[in-house]
Amino acid sequence: MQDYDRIIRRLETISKLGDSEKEALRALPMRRKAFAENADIISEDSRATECCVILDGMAARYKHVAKGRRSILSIHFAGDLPDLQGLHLAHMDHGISALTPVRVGFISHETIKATIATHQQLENVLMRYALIDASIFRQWIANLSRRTALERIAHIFCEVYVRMSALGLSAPDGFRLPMTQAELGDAAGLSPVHVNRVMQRMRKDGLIISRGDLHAVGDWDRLSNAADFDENYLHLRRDPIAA
Amino acid sequence: MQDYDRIIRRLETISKLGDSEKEALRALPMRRKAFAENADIISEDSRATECCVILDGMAARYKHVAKGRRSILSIHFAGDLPDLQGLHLAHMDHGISALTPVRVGFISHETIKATIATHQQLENVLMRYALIDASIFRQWIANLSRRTALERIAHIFCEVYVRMSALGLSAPDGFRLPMTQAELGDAAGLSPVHVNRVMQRMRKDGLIISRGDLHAVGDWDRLSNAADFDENYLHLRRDPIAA
DNA sequence: CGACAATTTGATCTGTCTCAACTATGGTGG
DNA sequence: CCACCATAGTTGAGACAGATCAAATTGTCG
Repeated sequence: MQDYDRIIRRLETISKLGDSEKEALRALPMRRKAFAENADIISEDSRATECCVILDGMAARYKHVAKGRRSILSIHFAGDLPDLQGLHLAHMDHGISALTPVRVGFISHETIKATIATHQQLENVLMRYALIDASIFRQWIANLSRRTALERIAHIFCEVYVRMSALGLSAPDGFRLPMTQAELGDAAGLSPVHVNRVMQRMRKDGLIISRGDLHAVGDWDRLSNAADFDENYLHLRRDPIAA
Repeated sequence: MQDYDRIIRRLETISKLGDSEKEALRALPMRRKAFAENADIISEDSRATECCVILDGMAARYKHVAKGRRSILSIHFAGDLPDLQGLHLAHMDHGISALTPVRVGFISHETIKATIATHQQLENVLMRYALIDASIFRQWIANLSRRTALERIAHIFCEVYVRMSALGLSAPDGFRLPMTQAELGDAAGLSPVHVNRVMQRMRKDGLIISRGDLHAVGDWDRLSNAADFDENYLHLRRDPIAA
């Protein structure tokens, strides 16, 4: 699959694109760059002049807090545009780092602005993209604020599973979540040790089935129930009417 | 102060507005409505056809999670537009409720869309508004995920203090945060009892000085330090260059 | 004044953290 | 091709931050 197709596929989880929009996207010049695992794609406190798109692999947005602790704010994969806000907010308030080796495309703010100026539909999709991002953040706030360790981890699994499935990135035998237990802890606000113990319980209870970083959903009803998961907050385009 | 002036003042914490933009804002027809304390301004799972603006009093965005627990996602006061996302996302993924008696203005999506279509500058400000909202959510994620009870509560105080000050809503003798300790708990992911004990410690240590819901900052350096607070994430217009 | 809501206090319990060791696992260089 | 090393996962024991339950006290407002 071509790089531009990944972007298009991703944006079409939000709304249907016309041929002219797809053309415009394919015409965007893109600088490609590969990053090693754990490399900083964009660092905290920098100033971006380009937007990045994840082409391959997985990345995470993060923020450092006092005492060397780190918080993971969101998880991203092929087609995701994790720093759209850079278009309007010069100063980065968080960083983006590679969870696996990744290929990233960089598109200058200038070209994006020029393109959306002539393609109202694209501007709308990107606007919706940014707003859905915010909706996901809200959900994470609720998770961290009022859920137990098991609920939090189960919720992350549910979200990643649904988002990957919407992109066709999950196989019948499961989906790949190449995060260490320490990284999952940074995302769930838990210590690595506790993540380990909770995941053991989830496996024993048949909620998930794991082999390395390949996870399968053992029982979706019980997993999503344990997580108190409701996919509405992802605002995925499911019915033609919402398109 | 007129209702429209509150909106203008709020938007000017983001970027400077020209006379033509201010005119356009004043021309927006607005339906006004008063709500009692704890009333639902917009309920979860509804569909909005109007945006709301807080004119007087305080409101909070919230989400309910399993077991009757509630999470407060953000705190809002005069001039805030807490459901801009409704413009592009039909389905509400959270609710908005009144922390105090509030007056709210409702402006239809249609008029807003028509106005920003002819006022590029206004569209930009609202875009920035929504993106700053998301930045604040990210900060809250980091707070909940990797900070202690005292740090979380201190951080909320810092944020509210700075945001209110930027609007001229804090007096020399302090600022009014009319939330019960139970509500603060919903915002910080803590039990009401623990909020109480932590606030007692903050008062004893001179970080804050409280009389009812009127709070004064005892020692900004020590308070912001205890909270690990850095106002960058608020993206306030501080220097003329960023405007 | 009475009543209801909010705050405060005390006692106990528990989920999660921390520290520390041990066991895979996979990659690298000799 | 194997020995080694680093990284991730696992296990155990103990400590602690914050929750829960219950009661007392202090507003505050009709």
